[in-house]
Amino acid sequence: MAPVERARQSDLRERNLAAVLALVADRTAGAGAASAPSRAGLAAATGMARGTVSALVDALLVGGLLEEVPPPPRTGAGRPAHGLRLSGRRVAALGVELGASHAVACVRDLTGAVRAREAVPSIDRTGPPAQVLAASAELAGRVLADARAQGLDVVGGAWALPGLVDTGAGTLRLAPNLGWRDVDVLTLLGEHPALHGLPLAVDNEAALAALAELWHPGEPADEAPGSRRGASFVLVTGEVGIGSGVVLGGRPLRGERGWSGELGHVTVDPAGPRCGCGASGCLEAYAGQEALLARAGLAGGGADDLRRAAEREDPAALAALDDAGAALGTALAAAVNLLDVDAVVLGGSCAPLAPWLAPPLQRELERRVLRARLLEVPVRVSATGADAAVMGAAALVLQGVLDAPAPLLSA
Amino acid sequence: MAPVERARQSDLRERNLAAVLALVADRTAGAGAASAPSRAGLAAATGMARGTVSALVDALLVGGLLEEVPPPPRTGAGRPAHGLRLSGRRVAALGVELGASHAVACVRDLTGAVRAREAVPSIDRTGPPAQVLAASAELAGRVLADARAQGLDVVGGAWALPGLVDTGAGTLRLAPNLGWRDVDVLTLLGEHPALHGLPLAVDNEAALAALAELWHPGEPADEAPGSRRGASFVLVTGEVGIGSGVVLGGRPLRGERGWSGELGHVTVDPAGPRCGCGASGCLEAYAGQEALLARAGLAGGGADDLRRAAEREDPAALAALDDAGAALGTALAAAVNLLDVDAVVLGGSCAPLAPWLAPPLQRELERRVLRARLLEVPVRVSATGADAAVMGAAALVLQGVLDAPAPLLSA
DNA sequence: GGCATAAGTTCAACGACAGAACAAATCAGT
DNA sequence: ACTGATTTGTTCTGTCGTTGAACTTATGCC
Repeated sequence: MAPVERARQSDLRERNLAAVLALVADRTAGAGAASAPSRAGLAAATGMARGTVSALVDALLVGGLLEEVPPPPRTGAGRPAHGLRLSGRRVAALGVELGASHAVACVRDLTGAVRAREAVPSIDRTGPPAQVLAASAELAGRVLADARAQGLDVVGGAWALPGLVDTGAGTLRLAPNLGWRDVDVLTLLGEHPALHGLPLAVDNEAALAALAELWHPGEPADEAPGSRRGASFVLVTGEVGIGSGVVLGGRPLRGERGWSGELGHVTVDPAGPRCGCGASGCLEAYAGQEALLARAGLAGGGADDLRRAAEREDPAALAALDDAGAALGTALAAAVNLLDVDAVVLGGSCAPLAPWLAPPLQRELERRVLRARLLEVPVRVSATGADAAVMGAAALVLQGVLDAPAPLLSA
Repeated sequence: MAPVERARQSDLRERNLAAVLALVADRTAGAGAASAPSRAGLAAATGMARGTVSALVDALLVGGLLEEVPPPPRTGAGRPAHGLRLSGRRVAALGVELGASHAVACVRDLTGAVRAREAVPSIDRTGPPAQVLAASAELAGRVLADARAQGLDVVGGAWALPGLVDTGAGTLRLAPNLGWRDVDVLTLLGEHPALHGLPLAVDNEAALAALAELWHPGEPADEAPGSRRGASFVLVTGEVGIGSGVVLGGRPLRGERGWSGELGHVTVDPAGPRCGCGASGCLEAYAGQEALLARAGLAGGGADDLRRAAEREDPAALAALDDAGAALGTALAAAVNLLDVDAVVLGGSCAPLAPWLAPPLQRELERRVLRARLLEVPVRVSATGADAAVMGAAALVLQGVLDAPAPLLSA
């Protein structure tokens, strides 16, 4: 009925290490710096015995995942506690984004800080996929070398790709914007000498952008005290196409194969304009970059042109944005009705256009989301910038470390 | 970043008990009766030591969750194995469905067999919610007495309700078809003497119908060998309104509060007919029972009238069904695009109409689901009948037992 | 009747957490 | 400055649960 895996004794330890690590990560990220938790505080928060926590923390300290910060602010009587926080000294992760025309790679340490980064503004993708992937591997290799020179141990890498990515098999099944189909990305990358021995993963760029949003340090006391634990939202990423990433209960929603979140091809109006996918009235045909610019009379322009046109209150631009916002609202209402997420977040090229997109979007959500009369659906603007997908790719690997730290402790 | 709970040693045992139980359930349900697994087989399948499995099985045997079946078919040399299967002798669960006009209660034993059932064809819901709920509690009390007279230990009960159910708080927040709002169902039921001491839960009827579908014994070698493990589908339940339940990776998708799956209010055409919810062009305005009958020229009739009209090829009925099927397809395409489920299942009053609904539905899915060109989206007809929601309600409790059997073993 | 084979049981060992006793480091008050 | 209260962190013993191997049991085959 349900996939219940057996557990061995070492899984216990693994899980409790992860619980300690998650709690430290949450506390350090949630409030300001000074709130580094102590062993005793962790024991109280988790319910574990103080001795057990001490043992777990020691293992994480020698493994270089945690570090002690001398004395946190003195409070009352009693022996002062040693503060604990994630250590950015050892563990790091590689993220690579391969977009329609650009490529970026970065290495983030366990605290999430970017320690190395390089962008290639315009990647030559006239060659076959293998060649383009090799170019991205070269880029990754340079960033890796930079990080390793800083003493970082890069434990894995993830590639953010546009299109339907089969996360299990590690293949890119369909990428209209790249013109690729059935490319075995993981195998091709694994053969590249610059990435030798590095565990790799691939995922959809929108799903990873959503993960980046979840990892973003911002929003201090924005929500419930638990900060980003249990956050749930749909992040819309409008680049060439429109995608979305769903986070439910603080975890990315993957779907059966990793093909979830295809918001761009949700139908807004079945009798609407033709879409590149073959159907009609898809969201992309209203709010996709190309369609949006064409409707604003700016065909061939860029997102910046549209923003400037809207700023000087150009009527065609305002009308196009209003229509696009309404279309986004209709599609996102479907997503909220189906998924019951807390909020909608505008990311990618939608973020700078939010002042014009959000009002009609919000209006449609209020009308079309059944639960809106009980609980409003807030529309937020993404806190992450243009690098969301790369940041998320690295975060994917880091999340893996936080979830299963044990393998890093024995070595 | 993520809700990682600490684990104690007893959780290890709990989980391994659940693993054994799930494997037995899966084997007994998946193939025919004769494939009852042995202790040794379970050890091999789980990877646990034979001694450990023996200990776990013994605990489940004395707890009455498993039973031995004398000798499974002889195979080769060696000591013959004792077959194991779920026992229907002790543990059972209560399910109650409270629909717009009817109520049903049943008790299922751990094997899923219905051991007691009673339906009230027409419930008087002119009174306040507390009174209607009390009537359902009386109904439940009679079924409970029947089950207890058979020696069953009913370990919990679940109520299937139409509308937005807050599963965490145990309240029905909004039920247009009942005319209820913010009813604290769990508290009201808990006060009723007939249910004294019984742990109760509430959930949305469509979500529970999907669970029933997942639990349904049918489909022998329909899919992958793992039978229903990891199944993923959207089940459409068309009764008065249209709802849906989502199963992803063999588990129901709940959403943040339990309000997921509101397919009925996904927009099919923003310029479409007005819906009772206040918006326009919702799926319910096309394929809801009332709208469907009205379009077929059968206003005031029932689902059977429509089926008969379709059978005699009444043009208005056929046209209405074709439109409804296409609308269902548009809305379900959004669901598949967003969730990446394997299949679509027609249930409730859609099931008998499937011969007419499925073709246009399938057509729209093929057009509008982005992944359809890679992997088709099969449309199936639900194997469960009109009792899907009650069956699912009981299954919810039983699933809880399978997931956490330990509490039943000490007593 | 004896041997091979596989299932099930028993038992010592090990890994991990729990709880209590203990040592360490600070503050408050005299 | 000294003493006691207080809280943190460590150490140690006990318990729980799994592991792996040795052992017993039951059957088929020769």
